[in-house]
Amino acid sequence: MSMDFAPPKYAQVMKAIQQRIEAGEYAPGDMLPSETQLVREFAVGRTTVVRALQTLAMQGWIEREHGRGSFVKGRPDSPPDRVRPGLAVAEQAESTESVTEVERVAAPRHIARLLGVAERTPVIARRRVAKQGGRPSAVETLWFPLEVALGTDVDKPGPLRHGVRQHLQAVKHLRFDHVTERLTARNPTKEEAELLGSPKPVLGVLATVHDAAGSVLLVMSAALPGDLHELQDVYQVS
Amino acid sequence: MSMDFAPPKYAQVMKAIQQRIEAGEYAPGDMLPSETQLVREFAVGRTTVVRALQTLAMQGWIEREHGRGSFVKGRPDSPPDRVRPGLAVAEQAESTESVTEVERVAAPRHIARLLGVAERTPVIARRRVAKQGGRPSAVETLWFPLEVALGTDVDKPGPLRHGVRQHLQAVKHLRFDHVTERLTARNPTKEEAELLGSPKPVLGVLATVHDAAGSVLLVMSAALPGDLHELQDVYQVS
DNA sequence: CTCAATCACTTGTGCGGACGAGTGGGAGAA
DNA sequence: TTCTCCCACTCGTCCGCACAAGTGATTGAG
Repeated sequence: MSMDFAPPKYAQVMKAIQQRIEAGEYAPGDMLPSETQLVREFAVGRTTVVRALQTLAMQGWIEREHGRGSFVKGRPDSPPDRVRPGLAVAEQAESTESVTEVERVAAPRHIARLLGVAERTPVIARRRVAKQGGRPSAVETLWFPLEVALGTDVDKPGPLRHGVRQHLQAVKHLRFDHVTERLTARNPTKEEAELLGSPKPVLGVLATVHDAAGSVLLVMSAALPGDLHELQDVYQVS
Repeated sequence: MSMDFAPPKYAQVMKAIQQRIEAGEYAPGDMLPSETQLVREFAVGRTTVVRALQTLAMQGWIEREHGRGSFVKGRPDSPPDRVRPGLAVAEQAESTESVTEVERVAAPRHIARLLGVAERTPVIARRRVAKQGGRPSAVETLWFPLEVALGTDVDKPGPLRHGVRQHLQAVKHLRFDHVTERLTARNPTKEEAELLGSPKPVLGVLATVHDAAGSVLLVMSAALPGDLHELQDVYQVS
Protein backbone atom coordinates (compact mmCIF):
# COMPACT_ATOMS: atom_id res chain seq x y z
CA MET A 1 0.00 0.00 0.00
CA SER A 2 2.04 2.95 -1.17
CA MET A 3 -0.68 5.54 -0.86
CA ASP A 4 0.86 8.84 -1.69
CA PHE A 5 -0.29 11.55 0.64
CA ALA A 6 -2.30 14.27 -0.90
CA PRO A 7 -0.87 17.72 -0.25
CA PRO A 8 -2.95 19.86 2.12
CA LYS A 9 -5.92 21.59 0.58
CA TYR A 10 -4.65 25.11 1.20
CA ALA A 11 -1.54 24.15 -0.77
CA GLN A 12 -3.65 22.81 -3.60
CA VAL A 13 -5.56 26.07 -3.75
CA MET A 14 -2.31 28.02 -3.71
CA LYS A 15 -0.87 25.92 -6.48
CA ALA A 16 -3.95 26.29 -8.63
CA ILE A 17 -3.89 30.05 -8.29
CA GLN A 18 -0.15 30.25 -8.92
CA GLN A 19 -0.58 28.23 -12.08
CA ARG A 20 -3.35 30.47 -13.31
CA ILE A 21 -1.18 33.50 -12.70
CA GLU A 22 1.74 31.96 -14.54
CA ALA A 23 -0.53 30.91 -17.39
CA GLY A 24 -1.80 34.46 -17.69
CA GLU A 25 -5.34 33.41 -16.88
CA TYR A 26 -5.15 35.85 -14.01
CA ALA A 27 -3.17 38.81 -15.30
CA PRO A 28 -1.35 41.35 -13.10
CA GLY A 29 -3.84 43.90 -11.81
CA ASP A 30 -6.80 41.56 -12.21
CA MET A 31 -9.05 40.95 -9.28
CA LEU A 32 -9.09 37.37 -8.11
CA PRO A 33 -12.38 35.60 -7.50
CA SER A 34 -13.65 36.49 -4.06
CA GLU A 35 -13.07 34.19 -1.12
CA THR A 36 -16.66 33.06 -1.30
CA GLN A 37 -16.36 32.16 -4.95
CA LEU A 38 -13.15 30.24 -4.33
CA VAL A 39 -14.83 28.42 -1.47
CA ARG A 40 -17.48 27.25 -3.89
CA GLU A 41 -15.08 26.42 -6.68
CA PHE A 42 -12.70 24.35 -4.60
CA ALA A 43 -15.31 23.04 -2.20
CA VAL A 44 -13.33 23.92 0.91
CA GLY A 45 -13.93 26.06 3.97
CA ARG A 46 -13.22 29.76 3.97
CA THR A 47 -10.45 29.17 6.51
CA THR A 48 -8.64 27.18 3.86
CA VAL A 49 -9.09 29.73 1.11
CA VAL A 50 -8.04 32.56 3.40
CA ARG A 51 -4.92 30.73 4.43
CA ALA A 52 -4.00 30.12 0.81
CA LEU A 53 -4.57 33.74 -0.13
CA GLN A 54 -2.74 35.14 2.86
CA THR A 55 0.23 32.92 2.19
CA LEU A 56 0.27 33.98 -1.44
CA ALA A 57 0.15 37.59 -0.29
CA MET A 58 3.09 37.05 2.07
CA GLN A 59 5.04 35.51 -0.77
CA GLY A 60 4.27 38.45 -2.99
CA TRP A 61 2.05 36.77 -5.59
CA ILE A 62 -1.02 38.83 -4.82
CA GLU A 63 -2.10 41.86 -2.85
CA ARG A 64 -5.17 41.94 -0.68
CA GLU A 65 -7.23 45.05 -0.04
CA HIS A 66 -9.70 45.14 2.76
CA GLY A 67 -13.19 45.60 1.42
CA ARG A 68 -12.14 45.50 -2.22
CA GLY A 69 -10.68 42.16 -3.13
CA SER A 70 -7.44 40.35 -3.89
CA PHE A 71 -5.36 41.47 -6.84
CA VAL A 72 -2.69 39.76 -8.88
CA LYS A 73 0.85 41.09 -8.63
CA GLY A 74 2.70 38.40 -10.59
CA ARG A 75 5.39 35.86 -9.90
CA PRO A 76 7.53 37.09 -7.04
CA ASP A 77 11.22 37.26 -7.78
CA SER A 78 13.34 35.18 -5.51
CA PRO A 79 16.99 35.62 -4.64
CA PRO A 80 19.09 33.58 -7.06
CA ASP A 81 20.60 30.30 -6.02
CA ARG A 82 24.03 30.26 -4.60
CA VAL A 83 26.72 27.68 -4.51
CA ARG A 84 27.28 26.24 -1.09
CA PRO A 85 29.96 23.59 -1.20
CA GLY A 86 30.03 23.29 2.57
CA LEU A 87 26.41 22.33 2.82
CA ALA A 88 26.45 20.18 -0.28
CA VAL A 89 29.05 17.94 1.30
CA ALA A 90 26.95 17.35 4.41
CA GLU A 91 23.82 16.81 2.35
CA GLN A 92 25.36 14.30 0.00
CA ALA A 93 24.56 10.62 0.22
CA GLU A 94 27.58 8.38 0.59
CA SER A 95 28.26 5.35 -1.54
CA THR A 96 30.23 2.27 -0.66
CA GLU A 97 33.54 3.31 -2.14
CA SER A 98 33.48 6.94 -1.10
CA VAL A 99 34.26 6.54 2.58
CA THR A 100 37.90 5.69 2.85
CA GLU A 101 38.70 6.17 6.46
CA VAL A 102 37.06 6.88 9.77
CA GLU A 103 39.27 7.37 12.77
CA ARG A 104 39.50 8.84 16.18
CA VAL A 105 42.39 11.25 16.12
CA ALA A 106 43.80 14.18 18.05
CA ALA A 107 42.42 17.36 16.55
CA PRO A 108 44.96 19.34 14.53
CA ARG A 109 45.27 22.91 15.68
CA HIS A 110 43.21 24.69 13.02
CA ILE A 111 40.43 22.13 13.26
CA ALA A 112 40.42 22.24 17.05
CA ARG A 113 40.09 26.00 16.93
CA LEU A 114 37.10 25.84 14.62
CA LEU A 115 35.46 23.10 16.66
CA GLY A 116 36.01 25.12 19.80
CA VAL A 117 37.93 22.38 21.62
CA ALA A 118 41.43 22.22 23.01
CA GLU A 119 44.20 21.21 20.68
CA ARG A 120 44.79 17.48 20.57
CA THR A 121 41.34 16.69 21.95
CA PRO A 122 40.20 13.43 20.39
CA VAL A 123 37.71 13.94 17.56
CA ILE A 124 36.22 11.82 14.83
CA ALA A 125 37.65 12.32 11.36
CA ARG A 126 35.61 10.97 8.49
CA ARG A 127 37.38 11.09 5.19
CA ARG A 128 35.74 10.64 1.83
CA VAL A 129 36.83 10.76 -1.76
CA ALA A 130 34.12 11.91 -4.14
CA LYS A 131 34.22 10.50 -7.64
CA GLN A 132 32.89 11.64 -10.95
CA GLY A 133 33.02 9.24 -13.84
CA GLY A 134 35.32 6.94 -11.91
CA ARG A 135 37.93 9.61 -11.30
CA PRO A 136 38.44 11.18 -7.91
CA SER A 137 37.02 14.68 -8.00
CA ALA A 138 37.35 15.85 -4.42
CA VAL A 139 38.77 14.92 -1.04
CA GLU A 140 36.60 15.78 1.92
CA THR A 141 37.16 15.33 5.62
CA LEU A 142 34.41 15.80 8.17
CA TRP A 143 35.49 16.46 11.75
CA PHE A 144 33.07 15.75 14.58
CA PRO A 145 33.40 16.49 18.29
CA LEU A 146 32.94 13.30 20.28
CA GLU A 147 29.70 14.56 21.87
CA VAL A 148 28.22 14.96 18.44
CA ALA A 149 29.39 11.62 17.09
CA LEU A 150 28.29 9.74 20.19
CA GLY A 151 25.37 7.47 19.47
CA THR A 152 25.47 8.08 15.73
CA ASP A 153 27.01 6.22 12.84
CA VAL A 154 29.33 8.98 11.72
CA ASP A 155 32.18 7.26 13.52
CA LYS A 156 31.51 3.98 11.77
CA PRO A 157 33.00 3.20 8.39
CA GLY A 158 29.70 2.25 6.71
CA PRO A 159 28.39 4.74 4.18
CA LEU A 160 25.53 7.02 5.27
CA ARG A 161 22.94 6.58 2.58
CA HIS A 162 21.08 9.75 3.34
CA GLY A 163 23.93 12.07 4.04
CA VAL A 164 25.37 13.35 7.29
CA ARG A 165 22.79 16.05 7.83
CA GLN A 166 19.83 13.69 7.61
CA HIS A 167 21.58 11.15 9.79
CA LEU A 168 22.39 13.57 12.58
CA GLN A 169 18.89 14.94 12.53
CA ALA A 170 17.25 11.53 12.49
CA VAL A 171 19.17 9.90 15.32
CA LYS A 172 20.05 12.85 17.55
CA HIS A 173 17.77 15.71 16.49
CA LEU A 174 20.75 17.83 15.69
CA ARG A 175 19.65 20.48 13.24
CA PHE A 176 21.93 22.49 11.03
CA ASP A 177 21.26 26.19 11.36
CA HIS A 178 23.99 28.10 9.58
CA VAL A 179 27.32 27.50 7.93
CA THR A 180 30.48 29.56 7.91
CA GLU A 181 32.59 28.90 4.89
CA ARG A 182 36.11 29.94 4.05
CA LEU A 183 37.56 29.47 0.64
CA THR A 184 41.02 29.81 -0.75
CA ALA A 185 43.38 28.49 -3.44
CA ARG A 186 46.31 26.32 -2.46
CA ASN A 187 48.39 23.39 -3.52
CA PRO A 188 47.07 20.02 -2.40
CA THR A 189 48.85 18.30 0.46
CA LYS A 190 50.89 15.28 -0.52
CA GLU A 191 48.12 13.01 0.70
CA GLU A 192 45.42 14.88 -1.19
CA ALA A 193 47.50 14.88 -4.34
CA GLU A 194 47.83 11.12 -4.14
CA LEU A 195 44.13 10.58 -3.58
CA LEU A 196 43.25 12.97 -6.37
CA GLY A 197 45.91 11.70 -8.69
CA SER A 198 47.01 15.22 -9.54
CA PRO A 199 49.21 17.90 -8.01
CA LYS A 200 47.26 20.78 -9.57
CA PRO A 201 46.00 23.64 -7.42
CA VAL A 202 42.83 23.06 -5.44
CA LEU A 203 40.07 25.16 -3.97
CA GLY A 204 40.42 24.72 -0.25
CA VAL A 205 37.08 24.86 1.52
CA LEU A 206 36.78 25.06 5.28
CA ALA A 207 33.20 25.03 6.47
CA THR A 208 31.89 25.17 10.03
CA VAL A 209 28.35 23.95 10.64
CA HIS A 210 26.50 25.42 13.62
CA ASP A 211 23.20 24.62 15.31
CA ALA A 212 20.65 27.25 16.31
CA ALA A 213 22.44 27.89 19.60
CA GLY A 214 25.70 28.55 17.78
CA SER A 215 27.47 25.36 18.86
CA VAL A 216 29.70 23.78 16.28
CA LEU A 217 28.31 20.48 15.05
CA LEU A 218 31.09 19.68 12.64
CA VAL A 219 33.85 21.09 10.55
CA MET A 220 34.34 20.14 6.94
CA SER A 221 37.53 20.59 5.03
CA ALA A 222 37.72 19.81 1.36
CA ALA A 223 40.09 20.00 -1.55
CA LEU A 224 38.37 20.62 -4.87
CA PRO A 225 40.72 20.45 -7.84
CA GLY A 226 40.51 23.73 -9.69
CA ASP A 227 40.38 22.10 -13.07
CA LEU A 228 37.22 20.20 -12.12
CA HIS A 229 35.37 22.70 -10.00
CA GLU A 230 34.04 26.12 -10.71
CA LEU A 231 31.82 27.85 -8.20
CA GLN A 232 29.24 30.13 -9.66
CA ASP A 233 27.35 32.85 -7.88
CA VAL A 234 24.87 35.44 -9.07
CA TYR A 235 23.98 38.42 -6.94
CA GLN A 236 22.02 41.59 -7.11
CA VAL A 237 23.87 44.88 -6.79
CA SER A 238 22.17 46.88 -4.08
CA MET B 1 -12.66 60.14 21.43
CA SER B 2 -9.40 59.19 19.75
CA MET B 3 -9.43 55.55 20.79
CA ASP B 4 -6.41 53.93 19.24
CA PHE B 5 -7.27 50.62 17.72
CA ALA B 6 -5.74 47.66 19.42
CA PRO B 7 -3.58 45.58 17.11
CA PRO B 8 -5.03 42.16 16.31
CA LYS B 9 -4.50 39.52 18.93
CA TYR B 10 -2.32 37.30 16.79
CA ALA B 11 0.00 40.27 16.32
CA GLN B 12 0.10 40.84 20.06
CA VAL B 13 1.07 37.24 20.61
CA MET B 14 3.75 37.48 17.93
CA LYS B 15 5.16 40.64 19.45
CA ALA B 16 5.26 39.15 22.93
CA ILE B 17 7.15 36.10 21.71
CA GLN B 18 9.54 38.17 19.64
CA GLN B 19 10.33 40.32 22.64
CA ARG B 20 11.00 37.30 24.79
CA ILE B 21 13.35 35.93 22.17
CA GLU B 22 15.20 39.22 21.91
CA ALA B 23 15.38 39.49 25.68
CA GLY B 24 16.93 36.04 25.86
CA GLU B 25 14.04 34.72 27.89
CA TYR B 26 13.57 32.19 25.13
CA ALA B 27 17.07 31.23 23.99
CA PRO B 28 17.94 29.73 20.60
CA GLY B 29 17.27 26.02 20.65
CA ASP B 30 14.76 26.30 23.49
CA MET B 31 11.35 24.82 23.09
CA LEU B 32 8.56 27.36 23.20
CA PRO B 33 5.52 26.77 25.39
CA SER B 34 3.11 24.50 23.56
CA GLU B 35 0.16 25.92 21.68
CA THR B 36 -2.14 24.82 24.48
CA GLN B 37 -0.06 26.63 27.08
CA LEU B 38 0.03 29.78 24.99
CA VAL B 39 -3.72 29.60 24.54
CA ARG B 40 -4.07 29.62 28.32
CA GLU B 41 -1.49 32.31 28.90
CA PHE B 42 -2.82 34.79 26.37
CA ALA B 43 -6.45 33.78 26.76
CA VAL B 44 -7.07 33.44 23.03
CA GLY B 45 -8.21 30.63 20.79
CA ARG B 46 -5.82 28.11 19.33
CA THR B 47 -6.47 29.52 15.87
CA THR B 48 -4.90 32.75 17.03
CA VAL B 49 -1.87 31.15 18.62
CA VAL B 50 -1.30 28.92 15.62
CA ARG B 51 -1.47 31.85 13.28
CA ALA B 52 1.06 33.76 15.35
CA LEU B 53 3.42 30.81 15.48
CA GLN B 54 3.09 29.99 11.80
CA THR B 55 3.80 33.58 10.88
CA LEU B 56 6.84 33.63 13.15
CA ALA B 57 8.02 30.42 11.52
CA MET B 58 7.60 31.91 8.03
CA GLN B 59 9.62 34.91 9.13
CA GLY B 60 12.35 32.69 10.50
CA TRP B 61 12.05 33.43 14.21
CA ILE B 62 11.15 29.90 15.19
CA GLU B 63 10.96 26.44 13.75
CA ARG B 64 8.05 24.13 14.22
CA GLU B 65 8.37 20.36 14.36
CA HIS B 66 5.37 18.17 14.00
CA GLY B 67 4.81 16.18 17.14
CA ARG B 68 7.69 17.77 19.04
CA GLY B 69 7.14 21.44 19.56
CA SER B 70 8.20 24.87 18.40
CA PHE B 71 11.82 25.88 18.80
CA VAL B 72 13.56 29.21 18.92
CA LYS B 73 15.89 30.08 16.08
CA GLY B 74 16.58 33.69 17.02
CA ARG B 75 16.09 37.05 15.36
CA PRO B 76 15.94 36.36 11.67
CA ASP B 77 18.97 37.99 10.19
CA SER B 78 18.96 39.82 6.97
CA PRO B 79 21.06 37.89 4.48
CA PRO B 80 24.54 37.88 5.94
CA ASP B 81 27.31 39.75 4.31
CA ARG B 82 28.88 37.92 1.51
CA VAL B 83 32.15 38.24 -0.16
CA ARG B 84 31.79 39.66 -3.59
CA PRO B 85 35.19 40.08 -5.14
CA GLY B 86 33.65 40.90 -8.50
CA LEU B 87 31.80 43.90 -7.19
CA ALA B 88 34.58 44.98 -4.87
CA VAL B 89 36.89 45.39 -7.80
CA ALA B 90 34.50 47.65 -9.67
CA GLU B 91 33.75 49.63 -6.54
CA GLN B 92 37.37 50.22 -5.60
CA ALA B 93 39.03 53.57 -6.06
CA GLU B 94 42.22 53.46 -8.10
CA SER B 95 45.47 54.99 -7.05
CA THR B 96 48.28 56.30 -9.24
CA GLU B 97 50.41 53.20 -9.27
CA SER B 98 47.68 50.62 -9.52
CA VAL B 99 46.77 51.05 -13.17
CA THR B 100 49.52 49.51 -15.20
CA GLU B 101 48.06 49.28 -18.64
CA VAL B 102 45.06 50.32 -20.68
CA GLU B 103 44.80 49.07 -24.23
CA ARG B 104 42.48 48.40 -27.03
CA VAL B 105 42.89 44.74 -27.89
CA ALA B 106 41.12 41.94 -29.70
CA ALA B 107 38.96 40.10 -27.21
CA PRO B 108 40.28 36.66 -26.24
CA ARG B 109 37.75 33.92 -26.78
CA HIS B 110 36.52 33.38 -23.22
CA ILE B 111 36.20 37.11 -22.62
CA ALA B 112 34.40 37.67 -25.91
CA ARG B 113 31.93 34.95 -25.00
CA LEU B 114 31.16 36.55 -21.67
CA LEU B 115 30.86 40.01 -23.20
CA GLY B 116 28.54 38.62 -25.83
CA VAL B 117 30.63 39.86 -28.76
CA ALA B 118 32.37 38.04 -31.59
CA GLU B 119 35.84 36.74 -30.96
CA ARG B 120 38.59 39.22 -31.81
CA THR B 121 36.20 42.18 -31.58
CA PRO B 122 38.21 45.14 -30.27
CA VAL B 123 37.56 45.81 -26.60
CA ILE B 124 39.15 47.91 -23.87
CA ALA B 125 41.33 46.05 -21.40
CA ARG B 126 42.17 47.87 -18.20
CA ARG B 127 44.74 46.10 -16.09
CA ARG B 128 45.49 46.87 -12.49
CA VAL B 129 47.74 45.48 -9.80
CA ALA B 130 46.38 45.87 -6.30
CA LYS B 131 48.92 46.28 -3.51
CA GLN B 132 48.86 45.65 0.18
CA GLY B 133 51.75 46.92 2.26
CA GLY B 134 53.79 47.61 -0.84
CA ARG B 135 53.51 44.04 -2.14
CA PRO B 136 51.32 43.11 -5.07
CA SER B 137 48.26 41.29 -3.76
CA ALA B 138 46.13 40.80 -6.85
CA VAL B 139 46.08 41.21 -10.60
CA GLU B 140 42.81 42.39 -12.06
CA THR B 141 41.75 43.05 -15.63
CA LEU B 142 38.55 44.84 -16.53
CA TRP B 143 37.21 44.28 -20.04
CA PHE B 144 34.80 46.80 -21.57
CA PRO B 145 32.87 46.66 -24.84
CA LEU B 146 33.63 49.73 -26.93
CA GLU B 147 30.05 51.01 -26.64
CA VAL B 148 30.40 51.07 -22.90
CA ALA B 149 33.83 52.67 -22.85
CA LEU B 150 32.90 55.32 -25.40
CA GLY B 151 32.76 58.74 -23.83
CA THR B 152 34.16 57.60 -20.50
CA ASP B 153 37.61 57.57 -18.96
CA VAL B 154 37.89 53.83 -18.55
CA ASP B 155 39.98 53.69 -21.72
CA LYS B 156 42.39 56.31 -20.44
CA PRO B 157 45.35 55.42 -18.29
CA GLY B 158 44.59 57.90 -15.50
CA PRO B 159 43.35 56.38 -12.25
CA LEU B 160 39.60 56.59 -11.54
CA ARG B 161 39.44 58.07 -8.08
CA HIS B 162 35.92 56.92 -7.35
CA GLY B 163 35.97 53.51 -8.89
CA VAL B 164 34.64 52.19 -12.14
CA ARG B 165 31.06 51.81 -10.98
CA GLN B 166 30.72 55.41 -9.85
CA HIS B 167 32.43 56.65 -12.97
CA LEU B 168 30.16 54.77 -15.39
CA GLN B 169 27.09 55.88 -13.52
CA ALA B 170 28.18 59.51 -13.34
CA VAL B 171 29.16 60.05 -16.96
CA LYS B 172 26.85 57.63 -18.78
CA HIS B 173 24.11 56.72 -16.31
CA LEU B 174 25.00 53.08 -16.60
CA ARG B 175 23.76 51.28 -13.52
CA PHE B 176 25.02 47.93 -12.30
CA ASP B 177 22.18 45.54 -11.65
CA HIS B 178 23.58 42.10 -10.99
CA VAL B 179 26.84 40.22 -11.16
CA THR B 180 27.61 36.67 -12.20
CA GLU B 181 30.74 35.38 -10.64
CA ARG B 182 32.75 32.24 -11.30
CA LEU B 183 35.49 31.12 -9.06
CA THR B 184 38.14 28.47 -9.32
CA ALA B 185 41.67 27.57 -8.27
CA ARG B 186 44.47 27.59 -10.82
CA ASN B 187 48.09 28.34 -11.34
CA PRO B 188 48.85 31.93 -12.30
CA THR B 189 49.75 32.64 -15.90
CA LYS B 190 53.37 33.51 -16.49
CA GLU B 191 52.47 37.18 -16.68
CA GLU B 192 50.44 37.11 -13.50
CA ALA B 193 53.20 35.26 -11.69
CA GLU B 194 55.65 37.97 -12.65
CA LEU B 195 53.38 40.78 -11.56
CA LEU B 196 52.59 39.02 -8.31
CA GLY B 197 56.14 37.95 -7.70
CA SER B 198 55.04 34.42 -6.85
CA PRO B 199 54.06 31.25 -8.72
CA LYS B 200 51.74 30.01 -5.98
CA PRO B 201 48.16 28.98 -6.81
CA VAL B 202 45.62 31.72 -7.20
CA LEU B 203 41.87 32.07 -6.88
CA GLY B 204 40.69 32.82 -10.38
CA VAL B 205 37.67 35.08 -10.42
CA LEU B 206 35.63 35.80 -13.53
CA ALA B 207 32.82 38.25 -12.94
CA THR B 208 30.28 39.55 -15.44
CA VAL B 209 28.48 42.77 -14.58
CA HIS B 210 25.02 43.27 -16.10
CA ASP B 211 22.61 46.18 -16.22
CA ALA B 212 18.91 45.85 -15.49
CA ALA B 213 18.19 44.81 -19.08
CA GLY B 214 20.73 41.99 -18.85
CA SER B 215 23.31 43.56 -21.14
CA VAL B 216 26.89 43.01 -20.15
CA LEU B 217 28.59 46.18 -19.01
CA LEU B 218 31.98 44.68 -18.29
CA VAL B 219 33.83 41.54 -17.45
CA MET B 220 36.39 41.34 -14.69
CA SER B 221 39.02 38.68 -14.39
CA ALA B 222 41.29 38.53 -11.40
CA ALA B 223 44.00 36.41 -9.89
CA LEU B 224 44.02 36.43 -6.10
CA PRO B 225 46.99 34.62 -4.58
CA GLY B 226 45.67 31.89 -2.30
CA ASP B 227 48.11 32.66 0.45
CA LEU B 228 46.84 36.23 0.71
CA HIS B 229 43.14 35.85 0.12
CA GLU B 230 40.50 33.92 1.93
CA LEU B 231 36.86 34.41 0.98
CA GLN B 232 34.44 34.02 3.83
CA ASP B 233 30.75 33.42 3.57
CA VAL B 234 28.09 32.76 6.19
CA TYR B 235 24.70 31.39 5.23
CA GLN B 236 21.55 30.11 6.82
CA VAL B 237 20.60 26.50 6.26
CA SER B 238 17.04 26.39 5.00
C1' DC C 1 -29.93 67.88 -8.45
C1' DT C 2 -27.28 66.74 -4.04
C1' DC C 3 -26.26 64.26 -0.46
C1' DA C 4 -26.66 60.87 2.98
C1' DA C 5 -28.37 56.42 4.40
C1' DT C 6 -28.56 51.86 3.13
C1' DC C 7 -27.24 47.49 1.34
C1' DA C 8 -24.59 44.00 -0.83
C1' DC C 9 -20.33 42.80 -1.31
C1' DT C 10 -15.49 42.42 -0.06
C1' DT C 11 -11.58 41.09 3.37
C1' DG C 12 -9.92 40.87 8.58
C1' DT C 13 -10.10 38.63 12.72
C1' DG C 14 -11.53 35.36 16.04
C1' DC C 15 -13.65 31.20 18.36
C1' DG C 16 -14.49 26.25 19.36
C1' DG C 17 -14.34 21.96 17.82
C1' DA C 18 -12.70 18.01 15.35
C1' DC C 19 -9.60 14.66 13.50
C1' DG C 20 -5.00 13.31 11.78
C1' DA C 21 -0.23 12.25 12.47
C1' DG C 22 4.49 12.48 14.54
C1' DT C 23 7.14 11.90 19.13
C1' DG C 24 8.71 10.16 23.23
C1' DG C 25 8.39 7.97 27.44
C1' DG C 26 6.63 4.55 30.45
C1' DA C 27 4.13 0.20 31.39
C1' DG C 28 3.98 -4.28 30.60
C1' DA C 29 5.10 -8.56 28.05
C1' DA C 30 8.67 -11.65 26.57
C1' DT D 1 17.05 -7.37 30.85
C1' DT D 2 15.06 -6.02 26.36
C1' DC D 3 11.60 -5.10 23.33
C1' DT D 4 6.89 -3.74 22.10
C1' DC D 5 2.81 -1.51 22.61
C1' DC D 6 0.23 2.17 24.26
C1' DC D 7 -0.83 6.69 25.72
C1' DA D 8 -0.25 11.48 26.49
C1' DC D 9 1.43 15.17 24.33
C1' DT D 10 2.86 17.83 20.40
C1' DC D 11 1.76 20.24 15.87
C1' DG D 12 -1.04 20.14 11.06
C1' DT D 13 -5.10 20.80 8.91
C1' DC D 14 -9.89 21.79 8.27
C1' DC D 15 -14.53 23.02 9.20
C1' DG D 16 -18.57 26.22 10.26
C1' DC D 17 -19.73 30.03 12.24
C1' DA D 18 -19.65 34.83 13.82
C1' DC D 19 -18.87 39.62 13.82
C1' DA D 20 -16.12 43.77 12.50
C1' DA D 21 -14.82 46.88 9.06
C1' DG D 22 -13.79 48.84 4.34
C1' DT D 23 -15.88 49.82 -0.44
C1' DG D 24 -18.89 51.12 -3.83
C1' DA D 25 -23.33 51.36 -6.00
C1' DT D 26 -28.16 52.21 -5.25
C1' DT D 27 -31.85 54.42 -3.23
C1' DG D 28 -34.51 57.91 -1.44
C1' DA D 29 -35.20 62.18 1.14
C1' DG D 30 -34.43 66.89 0.85
